[in-house]
Amino acid sequence: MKLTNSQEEYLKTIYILDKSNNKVRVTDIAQKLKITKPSVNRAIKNLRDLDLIEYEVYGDINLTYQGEEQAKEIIKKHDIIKMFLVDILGVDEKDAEEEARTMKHAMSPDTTKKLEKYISKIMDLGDLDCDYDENNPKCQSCIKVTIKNRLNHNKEKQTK
Amino acid sequence: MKLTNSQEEYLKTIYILDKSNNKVRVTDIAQKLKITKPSVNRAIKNLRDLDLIEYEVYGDINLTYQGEEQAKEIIKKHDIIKMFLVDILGVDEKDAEEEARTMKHAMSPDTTKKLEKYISKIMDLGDLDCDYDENNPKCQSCIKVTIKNRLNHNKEKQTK
DNA sequence: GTAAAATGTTAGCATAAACTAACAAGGAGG
DNA sequence: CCTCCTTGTTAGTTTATGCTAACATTTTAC
Repeated sequence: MKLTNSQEEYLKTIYILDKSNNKVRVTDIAQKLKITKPSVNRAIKNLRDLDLIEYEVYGDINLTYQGEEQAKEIIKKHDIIKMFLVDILGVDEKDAEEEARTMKHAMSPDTTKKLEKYISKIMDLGDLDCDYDENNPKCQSCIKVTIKNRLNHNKEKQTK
Repeated sequence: MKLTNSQEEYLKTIYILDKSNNKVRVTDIAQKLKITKPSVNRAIKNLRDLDLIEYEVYGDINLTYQGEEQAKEIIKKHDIIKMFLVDILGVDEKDAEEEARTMKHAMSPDTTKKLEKYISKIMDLGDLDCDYDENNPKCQSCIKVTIKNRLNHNKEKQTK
């Protein structure tokens, strides 16, 4: 059963709050997501009906097993996309955070896995030690050099 | 002014119908988007209010200048994302089409441009002619080889 | 232990975008 | 030229998700 983007955001937020603080409150969720408490109130009832959280009126909010599993999936997906945007495309951290938030909902688990594998290959610069010469015109156009330059460029921007 | 994902889909569809057939009708849009005519009816009034199409009751539907410009932007963005999914990640054509549809709405023009540039570098395999040896273990882990293998792999899948 | 502050809830409104049912307008064939 | 089929429209419902206003409960502080 596919969650909406909004539901994913709630679940993600509840998980994060749960792991950082000890209790998850309506107010905390509202602050984090920058929405009002009544909106959160309705959303958590909704998630409870889906057996993703346990909760009763004026009571504590806790993720169920499935809720936690889903939350972890969602967060992982988000992080993979954000990493691609920031570390490979060089998108600004803040923008990437926001874009990943919506993009993750559009991306299937299968595509996410493919992206993850792709990133891990591209990012694994430690393995990039074949005999190339940066001054050789042929190597200038090699993907390896291209990527290395891009990553350096991104680093420069980040330290600025 | 930022359009919703739904509005973008309407605009895209109208543009495509306009360029293929001669007339754009409510029924055609409905069929293409697999929604009902009343839904289309409301949507086109909405787009008219935004000055993206020209239209009057029982009349023809035509894109305004701005509408056409926006439609082109939307389609370009969609195609860039789809290309990344299909040609670089190896996602199935049909899945990519669907995922790109939603992802495009989440992606800023800036990020899209970055992705476009990235793709054009990665895809430009003609430039990949530095002196590497596929049997050399060092080169096995080179990004260039990785990508070449991936692209071959995708081609194989497509011809199957 | 109670009053005030913080927190949570309910009820009802708004918007976006889909839907069905029912009706209106236009065009094509006899 | 009128009937019937296609096409378009209107009205009203549904779902998702935000909001405000008002109220209830819980916690905190004295």
